[in-house]
Amino acid sequence: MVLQKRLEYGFNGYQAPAMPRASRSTRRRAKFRRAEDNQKCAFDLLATVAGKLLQERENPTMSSDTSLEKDQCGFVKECQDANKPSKSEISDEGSCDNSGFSRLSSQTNKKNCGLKEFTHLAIDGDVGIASIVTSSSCLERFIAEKMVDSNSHFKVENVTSKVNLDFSDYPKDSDFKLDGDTSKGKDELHKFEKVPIGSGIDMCNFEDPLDVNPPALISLGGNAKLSGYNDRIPCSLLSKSRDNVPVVSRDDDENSSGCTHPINTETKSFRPKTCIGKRMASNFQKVAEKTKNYALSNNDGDWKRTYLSKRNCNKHQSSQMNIPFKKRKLFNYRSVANSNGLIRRGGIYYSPENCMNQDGCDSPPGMHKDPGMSSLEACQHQTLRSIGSHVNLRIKSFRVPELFIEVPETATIGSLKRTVMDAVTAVLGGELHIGVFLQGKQVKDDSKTLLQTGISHHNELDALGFTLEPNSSQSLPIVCASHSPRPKADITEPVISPAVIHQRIQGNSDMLPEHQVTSLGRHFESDHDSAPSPVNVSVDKNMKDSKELVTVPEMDEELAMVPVHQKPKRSEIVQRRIRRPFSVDEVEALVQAVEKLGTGRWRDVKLCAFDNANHRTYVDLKDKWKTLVHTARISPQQRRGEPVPQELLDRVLVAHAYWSQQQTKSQHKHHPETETVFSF
DNA sequence: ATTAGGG
DNA sequence: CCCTAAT
Repeated sequence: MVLQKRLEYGFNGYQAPAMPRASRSTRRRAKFRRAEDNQKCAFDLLATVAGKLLQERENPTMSSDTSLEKDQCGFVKECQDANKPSKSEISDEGSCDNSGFSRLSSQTNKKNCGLKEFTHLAIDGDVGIASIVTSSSCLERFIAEKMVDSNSHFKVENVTSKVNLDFSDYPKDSDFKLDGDTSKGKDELHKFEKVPIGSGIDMCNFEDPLDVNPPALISLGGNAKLSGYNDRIPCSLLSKSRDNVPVVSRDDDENSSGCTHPINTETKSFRPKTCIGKRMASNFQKVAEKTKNYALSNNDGDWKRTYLSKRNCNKHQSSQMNIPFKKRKLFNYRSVANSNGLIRRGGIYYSPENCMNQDGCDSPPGMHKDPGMSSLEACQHQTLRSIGSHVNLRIKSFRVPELFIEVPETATIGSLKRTVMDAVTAVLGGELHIGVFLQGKQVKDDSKTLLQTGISHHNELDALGFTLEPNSSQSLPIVCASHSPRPKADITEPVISPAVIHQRIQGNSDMLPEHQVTSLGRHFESDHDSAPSPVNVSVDKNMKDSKELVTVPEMDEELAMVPVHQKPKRSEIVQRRIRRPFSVDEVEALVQAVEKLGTGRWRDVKLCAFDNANHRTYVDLKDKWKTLVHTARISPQQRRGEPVPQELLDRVLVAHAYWSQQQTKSQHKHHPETETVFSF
């Protein structure tokens, strides 16, 4: 009984980012590429959003402080005497950022706060863009509530936890990695150092870490200013040079060390803190300690070196997740990004650089807040603002398909890892689409304009949501993978596994990121390259101890929690093969073979056209032909999935008609009469 | 093992 | 794709 018992693991969402990397490495399948693109798209969007989120946090703080004075930049100065933790505390913490910042000025405490915030963001980023988004500011309600076990869960918690985190926790978290911020960070640091003690960096409320605006690490290219990390992301996305020439954010620069790496890297380390709160504090602490060293160096003023060191240190980690951020493009959301960025003022967007120039070093981070916009406003609404006829959207988070895995308690960790890997691959390996929800309803008509759909700048788009959804054509849902002794098992052992993910979340650096990455990439490759689907391969009849893994795409919680089918009456678990839609090329080959051989000779068709396609059985071919005939008979509007060229469908009908006729004739068998010659 | 057809 | 009956 015990043995039979299965464990279910729910993953609210994998960070999409990870997947892209794998696919990238693989690059063999167009499919993957598409998925990657889609994901990038989504990520870009997320990244864009991230900036806003930051701003959002910032705003809240500012708004909350009535007493605060805003300087030109909009930077809020708080009473330095703030009740917050004494700087000593911070310094004691020894977190990297803390130490560095604290030294900058006596006021550093506040700065630290900012960093902390930053850290949070970073953490999220590490996990994935999506996570970042999630963590930032208020999580999507739905997501927040839903997340339980999954990474997402952590994200959500993070947000919450942020609020609750003790001041002490922050320092640790912060340590890490500014490196991700890349070189820019150093610049910023310098600036900070320059900042007068009294400069008003105090913004942070220790009590409410969330509100704090992280300063600078983030600085985008010259932004170094205090504008802090908030700007950072936006900048990268939006930043323009003085000439108004779009400036690629540092992300792009420096080998993408910018946002992408930084976030990633940092994320790992920090993330834990954010998410977990005290409980995880210990975990983070470790990270922090490691980081600490770096921080110290920062204090020395040798930010760069520190940065580099850290970078190296974290390199492994960061490498895991950087994919999505890379190649980030401004895309059409530039305006959005701008709005997100601190840069915008009074409805006018300033490029980071401009901001810097204008504000100078003294501008504290987060100061760039838009005067015209109330902090609350920014925070509260997804729709930040409309500029002109445009709608500015802020996507706080994406809903990611949940993944549920069921494995026997007796399953080995290694098998669990493989199972999860397969499940993840099944879900994310395919194309991802973005779903749009308005008022809780999915908007499916892509042809409608936002206005027609009810999305306009007049609205508060709180009800507007986005989801990441698997390609409809491939129902991932029940991908059951049983892993038995697979040949490649050994090799792929270190795949991205829940454990790994977990570690990531916690910021645990024990695991060698590189290893993970490598494994992941390899894994994907093998999975996708090998003709037989991983799942299929793994289906061994003698794998009693093997686990069954089921991935369920997004489903309602209620449903999701229901144990996925328990089937095996027999000792063997028969798993449904994964769905593998026929490509146009395959259809072409099939049609050609059938034209030549006729229907009813599926074995020959198989040998003729699919001899090397192990995953296509003659039954499959027969079924496909059946569906092809059906498809050819229905209207194009009714067809689903990858469109089959009409030309092929026409041939299908002709061939089908011909061979049906032949069959009929043969039955009559008496005299074949002169059949019409059917030439292909 | 194949084929045919319903699910 | 699966399942099954019939070859």
